[in-house]
Amino acid sequence: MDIGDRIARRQTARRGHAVVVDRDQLSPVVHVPEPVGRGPVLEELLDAIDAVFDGSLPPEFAVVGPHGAGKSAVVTALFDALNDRFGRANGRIGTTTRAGSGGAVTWFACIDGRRVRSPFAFYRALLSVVSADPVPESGVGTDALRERVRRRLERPDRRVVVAIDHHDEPETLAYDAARELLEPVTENVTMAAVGHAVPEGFDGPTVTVPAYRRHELIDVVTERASEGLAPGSFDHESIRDLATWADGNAHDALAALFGAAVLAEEHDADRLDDEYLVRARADVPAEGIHLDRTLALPGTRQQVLRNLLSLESTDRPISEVASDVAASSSLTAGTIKRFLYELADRGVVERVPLASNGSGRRPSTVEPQFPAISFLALSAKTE
DNA sequence: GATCCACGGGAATACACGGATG
DNA sequence: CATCCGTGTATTCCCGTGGATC
Repeated sequence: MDIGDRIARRQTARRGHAVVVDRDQLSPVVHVPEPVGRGPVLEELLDAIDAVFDGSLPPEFAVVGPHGAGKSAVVTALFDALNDRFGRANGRIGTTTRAGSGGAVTWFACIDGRRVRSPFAFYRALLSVVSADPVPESGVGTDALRERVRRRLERPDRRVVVAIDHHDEPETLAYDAARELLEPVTENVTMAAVGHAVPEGFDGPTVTVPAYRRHELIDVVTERASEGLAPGSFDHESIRDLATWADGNAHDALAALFGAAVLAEEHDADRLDDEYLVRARADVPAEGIHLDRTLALPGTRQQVLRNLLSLESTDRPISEVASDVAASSSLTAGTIKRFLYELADRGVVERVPLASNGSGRRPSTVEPQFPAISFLALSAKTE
């Protein structure tokens, strides 16, 4: 962010009495380029890819850690920085490399398994990293796309490190599936697995990203709050409480902070009062899923979730809930019912059994398993 | 015209319960 | 008493269709 941006932010903040000056800084789904407090992990990752500095490919490796520990944040930040240095992505001449004097290139692609679920999408994501040309969205066959990637990586001095992020979540691109997709494309490739656990049978080097310790998480949240909120609109005691409550989970802490900011904004408040923090905290389910998983869903599913959240009471059978949602939607009740079952299957909502209503199989209802306030604020924007 | 992918309807299957049957 | 059966409901699964893109 340059000085002009900073000044503009303050100006905006002073015009109304806006609490939020930069939403992206607060958003739990936006990674910052310089992750706070993950120095040791960065060093370990640099060790894992050390061979790159000698101009060769590092061995396959894995990154594991609990929910909200910042795995994705640190890997994407590192890969972005490495790409600037070793990959001439998008035709830009990167800063000179120590090893790459002969024109050798190493690209670093971090594939988001939540958003890349088909072979077509996989090759598309990969191509957008290793090629400057525009990548087609459809209308071209998967075979053609794979061939383009293959030709691009044909030369022995072109290498690529491909990280599969979220490879072990429900409905995401599995690690083995990604390996099979890469096989016909190139041999100059190193894969890396980023997830909660190492893939089945994996025995390579593994970097563990531990949950944030309390003071580290305080730093993370304070940093975000300072960048994203108006000066003097929050107190540090609240931030410390928030970090303690989140118990090392940065996602939960940031989701609550963001939710509180959204509430304060809605009420035209000029401070992040405790009232908002308490409500926002209650809005983050204890064993919930990452907000980004809901935002990676197709538009219609997000629409259904938004409508679902606007219903007064949800402790009714799924079929009734589906009819209500259908009333304010262009989709039919049958389709919405199916969506709700799908979402329950992925853990986005949870099925809760209801009392039997006479004869037949017992009905169940659904409860959201994600931070609703943050979801509504972020999902609406993308439509 | 070819291609991918999301949509949407509905068929097929699973389950819960009460009552009939051996 | 244990098991089977019928009925009504919940849940899962499949596949043709059409929009968007090249």
